[in-house]
Amino acid sequence: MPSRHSGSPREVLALDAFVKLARAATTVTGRLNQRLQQDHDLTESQLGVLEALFHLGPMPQSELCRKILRSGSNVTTVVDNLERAGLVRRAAQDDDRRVRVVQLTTEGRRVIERVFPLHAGRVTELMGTLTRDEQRELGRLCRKLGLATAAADPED
Amino acid sequence: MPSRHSGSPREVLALDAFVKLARAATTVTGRLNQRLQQDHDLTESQLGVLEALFHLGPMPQSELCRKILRSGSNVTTVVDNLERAGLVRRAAQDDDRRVRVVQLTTEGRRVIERVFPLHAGRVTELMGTLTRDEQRELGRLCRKLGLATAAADPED
DNA sequence: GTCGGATTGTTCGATGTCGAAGTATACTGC
DNA sequence: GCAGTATACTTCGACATCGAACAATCCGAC
Repeated sequence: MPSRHSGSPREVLALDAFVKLARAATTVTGRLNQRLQQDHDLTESQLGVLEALFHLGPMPQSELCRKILRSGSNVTTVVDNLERAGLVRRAAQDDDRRVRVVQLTTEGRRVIERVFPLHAGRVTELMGTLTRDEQRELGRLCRKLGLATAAADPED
Repeated sequence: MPSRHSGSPREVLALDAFVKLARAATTVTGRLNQRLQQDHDLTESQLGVLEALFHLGPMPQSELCRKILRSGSNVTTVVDNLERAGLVRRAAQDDDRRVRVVQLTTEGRRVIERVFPLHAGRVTELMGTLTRDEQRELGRLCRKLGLATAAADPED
């Protein structure tokens, strides 16, 4: 027989909220990824990199890591694939030869200029099931939660 | 130079809320996964499967798919790894020979009984940066968003 | 009964993701 | 200037994840 598992009301509430958060994020990003792949042959990570370069200009991979919240080895992989697709280029930085500055190619810029507005439109459409006040409140709660979590255990 | 990109206020609000949602989910699950791996040598997906079996009892992979919101091929992979680790077993179902019923082994039950309370405690701790009312509101907003998104485009 | 379509699961290839280990380069104290 | 440490990136191995293509089985129409 399946197992009983009550837990304190505090735990039940926290688990319930967490599960809903995780599922909402999975569902929404899942649907966005689907369209991204079908319509533009891009993954979410690739879009994230192109978007960062588009809005903030060329930057070293180490900075990309911080912007997209991914590990260094992951950024290497994603940039590899974007480079193979001809959408970005790695350039040397004279004053520090460890650094590889990632920049959009002409083709990359063309792609992100076309895709970003469409993507933003889809996000807006999906989030539109919440009122503006609800979107603001969701943003506030997520920001509070995310910041506190990132700040927790800086020593581990 | 980096590109200008205003967008309507409605778009800005939606994108902002979405980015915060995605980042909060990434940050929280990232920290949980870290502990899960270090302390119990389990991935998030593996925990999800063990948890479902623990709370709901043995079930076919098709049902597991629906519970954890992942593709069929993914469930095959995760169950493969859990089976290799000796935590679950695949059994035949007499009345339908296509089906593989997944069930916990004794060892699997032992593991999830030990890990689940610790995991629940960590979730509660992290979510504790929000008040109870905030957790309830976050849950409500995420549920509303998730359900509407899942319901959108059932035909595609 | 049999055939065609649906459902269940697996396999395959591509990508993402991490952490650990390795390489190259920069920096700091002395 | 040299040694030791820190930083930037790559490589490697493991797992997750998807969709497409495939195999086995079931089921419904006839």
